[in-house]
Amino acid sequence: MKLSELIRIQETLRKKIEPVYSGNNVQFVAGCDVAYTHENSIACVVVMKMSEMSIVETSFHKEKTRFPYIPGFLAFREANAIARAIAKIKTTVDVFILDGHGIAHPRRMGLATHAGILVDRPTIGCAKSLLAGTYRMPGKEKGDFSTVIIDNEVVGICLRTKKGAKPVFVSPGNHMDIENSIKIVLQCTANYKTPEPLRLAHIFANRKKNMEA
DNA sequence: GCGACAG
DNA sequence: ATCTTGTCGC
Repeated sequence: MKLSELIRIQETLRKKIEPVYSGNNVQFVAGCDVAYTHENSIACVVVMKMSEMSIVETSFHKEKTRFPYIPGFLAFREANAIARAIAKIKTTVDVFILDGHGIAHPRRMGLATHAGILVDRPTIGCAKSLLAGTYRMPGKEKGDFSTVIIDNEVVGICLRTKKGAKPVFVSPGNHMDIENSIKIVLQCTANYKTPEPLRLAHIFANRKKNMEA
């Protein structure tokens, strides 16, 4: 498939973005991540109870990797596997946190946005580095943040989730807004810079990969 | 043309 | 992301 076609798909999906979180107070949060083998993609979803940060359910989905990693098109590589793993979850999850950007993307279609549209559920993107845009380094205290701007638009934030640790980039996916994104990410982050559900999904996906390998 | 570029 | 052990630093 040509890159120009993928861009057309992103521009079409972009029109479906719902920039508002109309859910209730978050009771269940989930982290989604993918680990790779030479030929397979292993997606993992970890659902946790927000109030106790305890695991309530996990799911996995393995499939052949059909798309390479191309900056700006990560969703075409991971979104399907993640959507399938999410489909196996029985718990009614309030919000899903994904490893990548939401609308902090050239066409506002980062992994979290794309996957959020596929499953039609609230999603937040939490990336370790910037894909596009500009920002100022935030303060060193937990909770300090600065805005990420693309095309003169605030699309997300650079957030310090842990004192002294490298900040993460948070942006709304689908059915989500910046304010709630910040609140939710900070709410499920304690001893590590990465939100607990996402941190565990990363560990579990890799554990699963190393077993069959 | 040059440099940047989530996982 | 993946290939990989110990090691420097708070």
